[in-house]
Amino acid sequence: MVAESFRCVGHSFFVKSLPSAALRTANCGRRRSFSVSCSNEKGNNNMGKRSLMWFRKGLRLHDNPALLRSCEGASHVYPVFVLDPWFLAPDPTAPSPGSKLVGVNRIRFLLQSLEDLDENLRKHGSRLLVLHGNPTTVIPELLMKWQINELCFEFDTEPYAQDRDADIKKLATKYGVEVFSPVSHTLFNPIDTIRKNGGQTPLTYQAFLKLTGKPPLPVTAPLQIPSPPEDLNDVHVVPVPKLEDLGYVNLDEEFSPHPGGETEALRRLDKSLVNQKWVCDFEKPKGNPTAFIEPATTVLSPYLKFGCLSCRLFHQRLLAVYSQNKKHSSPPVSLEGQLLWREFFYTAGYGTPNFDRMLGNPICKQIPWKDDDRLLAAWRDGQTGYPWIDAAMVQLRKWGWMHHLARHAVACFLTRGDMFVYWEKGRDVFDRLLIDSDWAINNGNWLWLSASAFFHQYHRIYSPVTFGKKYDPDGLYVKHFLPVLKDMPKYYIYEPWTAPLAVQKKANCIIGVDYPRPIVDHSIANKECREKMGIAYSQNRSQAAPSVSSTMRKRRRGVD
DNA sequence: CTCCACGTTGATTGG
DNA sequence: ACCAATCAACGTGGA
Ligand SMILES: Cc1cc2nc3c(=O)[nH]c(=O)nc-3n(C[C@H](O)[C@H](O)[C@H](O)COP(=O)(O)OP(=O)(O)OC[C@H]3O[C@@H](n4cnc5c(N)ncnc54)[C@H](O)[C@@H]3O)c2cc1C
Repeated sequence: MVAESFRCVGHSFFVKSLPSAALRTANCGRRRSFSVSCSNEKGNNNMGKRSLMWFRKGLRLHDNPALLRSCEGASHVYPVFVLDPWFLAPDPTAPSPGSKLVGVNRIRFLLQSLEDLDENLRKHGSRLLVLHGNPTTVIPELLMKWQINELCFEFDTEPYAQDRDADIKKLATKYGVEVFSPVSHTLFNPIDTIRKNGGQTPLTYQAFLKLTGKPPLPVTAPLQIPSPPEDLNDVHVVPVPKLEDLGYVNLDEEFSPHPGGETEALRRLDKSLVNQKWVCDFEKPKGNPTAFIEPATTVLSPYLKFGCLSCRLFHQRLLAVYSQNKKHSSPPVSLEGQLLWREFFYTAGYGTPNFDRMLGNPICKQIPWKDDDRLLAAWRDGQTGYPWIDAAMVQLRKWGWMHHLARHAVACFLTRGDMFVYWEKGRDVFDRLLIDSDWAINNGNWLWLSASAFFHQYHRIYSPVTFGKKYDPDGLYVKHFLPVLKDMPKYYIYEPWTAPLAVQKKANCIIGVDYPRPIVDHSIANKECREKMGIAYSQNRSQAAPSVSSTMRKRRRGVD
């Protein structure tokens, strides 16, 4: 069972409409009493409850209502993280280091975040209990072994998490364990937003904006965290592993410069907001995607993804900056607007069936994309022959992060711009390699970029040559991520195949040998793509369920 | 029903 | 360096 509202005892903060994975299932909306007949007796001599704080995302102590609740009146809090080999086991056959599903940069980011979480818990007299296994089996076992009274975890709207959490909630309830699952990963609960809109999922940003009010304030961190007992009843917990412990060795490639963890997240938040003029002038579309020493945006995305940073804290601090300044930019282009884009896609993702697929997705244009593994592999591996595209894809592989507009450029290139390959294939590559990869945001943006939903001006195509060039005419970004081109004169850097052979020789980079020729001719490919999009769109128009009146009209016309 | 303004982030050309 | 006009032109949603 889940509370629908929750007052944070000992604080003046009131967190509205907390949770509820449970709202999707039976008994929606019916307020339920909390009194549960516990099969698990409370601790010795009514000492207080034993609670299990299950960390998944939300890897932080600040603004963590689930953690706060787990501490209230507890004799012992068991802070748990379960490392699932399904996501973490090395896959030597994968195209780049990592598991089948997760690149090594995100695995490293996770481990660093766990290490930091453990350190912060220790500062509060507790520690992180790390286990290996499938959470769906591990968590219920722990509930039994530790005679847990209350299970606390952050509400998560991803389909994978919804299924997992529903299973675990069912078992917990069977064991008489109370479950508390508050909203703290997003500013708003998508369920509330959709309800506010009369049950319709808002599908434009402007419509979404109208539904948002003031988000709840963050809750304070717990002052002290009752430690887990020494005796863990034979449960095997491990220290936070290192990458090598998980089997990742001989990693010599340049890796992500962004370390994980709440401490780093808060530091980066401070750093991002200290220049108030920068914050107030922020206009997303004007950012420079080729800036990589000092990126043009905050790079807070991986911290938001793992919940090392609370979006509510970010939002609160942002509004504090705005309030101290006369003028500031506004959504959609402002920094606040970026946080609201995140909310928008979380809401759309929650309310749309099959959001992560073309088939069966009611908002997704049905387009006959190609299933071309050769093109896909070239794109994934930074071998398209277009340096701007390839450099961005190498940045993705090496750093796990790219500027938003670089994501635009490569996503457009793979799909509607040049290659006409399934957006879902590109989504999978991003999902594996991004350190900020996020189900709702990633899918939402791929739908956008492929002009499958939200955005439909498919004739607006990024040039794989001039788009990068206009930001970085010297090609410093390209030269950094594609060192093979480092001696190519800047005049040819975006189109090295046009360099005379003598120039190629002098630059130690023969096109077709050291660096590939363009895999498609953009001037031809973009026209073909446009044409295919036009045909697909018109077929979607005629296949869209015709309204009764338009059917009548057609009939009448036929009779006439 | 029709009409029309609007949409975070195009490219090119000309001033 | 920056801006505006032009091109070609989509679907959505509110009036
Ligand atoms: C094809 C494609 C795939 C993407 N996949 C992801 C993803 O898996 N995870 C992810 O976090 N972002 C994704 N984005 C959105 C965006 O590119 C990143 O959020 C942003 O570049 C992260 O950098 P930042 O933190 O410096 O952003 P900032 O501009 O500093 O924005 C602050 C925060 O706002 C949120 N935000 C910013 N832009 C968007 C957006 N367009 N949509 C939703 N939320 C946004 C992010 O949480 C971000 O951290 C994707 C974009 C594209 C085009």
